[in-house]
Amino acid sequence: MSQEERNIAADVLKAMAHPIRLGVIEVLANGEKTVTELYETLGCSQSMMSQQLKTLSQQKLILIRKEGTQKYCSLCNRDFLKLFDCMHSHLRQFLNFKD
Amino acid sequence: MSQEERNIAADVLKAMAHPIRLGVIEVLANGEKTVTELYETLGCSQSMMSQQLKTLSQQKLILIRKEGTQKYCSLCNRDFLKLFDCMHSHLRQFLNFKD
DNA sequence: TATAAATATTTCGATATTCTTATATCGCTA
DNA sequence: TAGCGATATAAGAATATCGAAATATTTATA
Repeated sequence: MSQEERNIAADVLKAMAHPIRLGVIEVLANGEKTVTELYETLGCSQSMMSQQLKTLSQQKLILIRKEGTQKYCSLCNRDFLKLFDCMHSHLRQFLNFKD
Repeated sequence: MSQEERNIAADVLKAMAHPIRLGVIEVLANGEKTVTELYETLGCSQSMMSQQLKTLSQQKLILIRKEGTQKYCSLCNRDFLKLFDCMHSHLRQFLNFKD
């Protein structure tokens, strides 16, 4: 990876590195969701969710399509879901988590 | 993933989300390295490297062993190297990078 | 014990993130 | 066109991160 690529990769990772944003990715693994569904599921304010979704879509982690008065969010890249597997085993192996 | 797990996972990701720290992980993929080797390879100051290594080891991403006056760093969890593959394809697919 | 090499810690100004509150916009339908 | 539901934006205080510079610590060895 070049210097430049590392800068960008760091930005992408930073966009994932937040509890709510991780939650969004996890929820979207099960398919497209509405903004309202997302913030109700994850238990945060509408405004908070809107901001976090912006961060995710700026890094092309999610795609937002408009339909009438609502917006539907989905994952751009299911590849990153592998992260959750790594993370799971990491948590268990290194950070004293039970299964 | 529980709320609590997402908090911790976010911290782990945050620890990776930095150009130098990503560089360290990438370099260590090729095997154990000295702190000096790392900061010379990655072109940053000794002090900067020391701080970044601390961040990485706090999240158990690297392991640091002492030998005489030097310290040797290695990856704790090669699983996370998968991230570079995802990232590579992400950069190419979504962010206009040539190969 | 004095010195040098390797690494760590502290400090601090600059910048960025986080989260809340308030307000704005957009699109539908009565 | 007025009002409502869904979403976005703005503003700001609190907190965290970044990066440079200076200083400290540790260990081996002369």
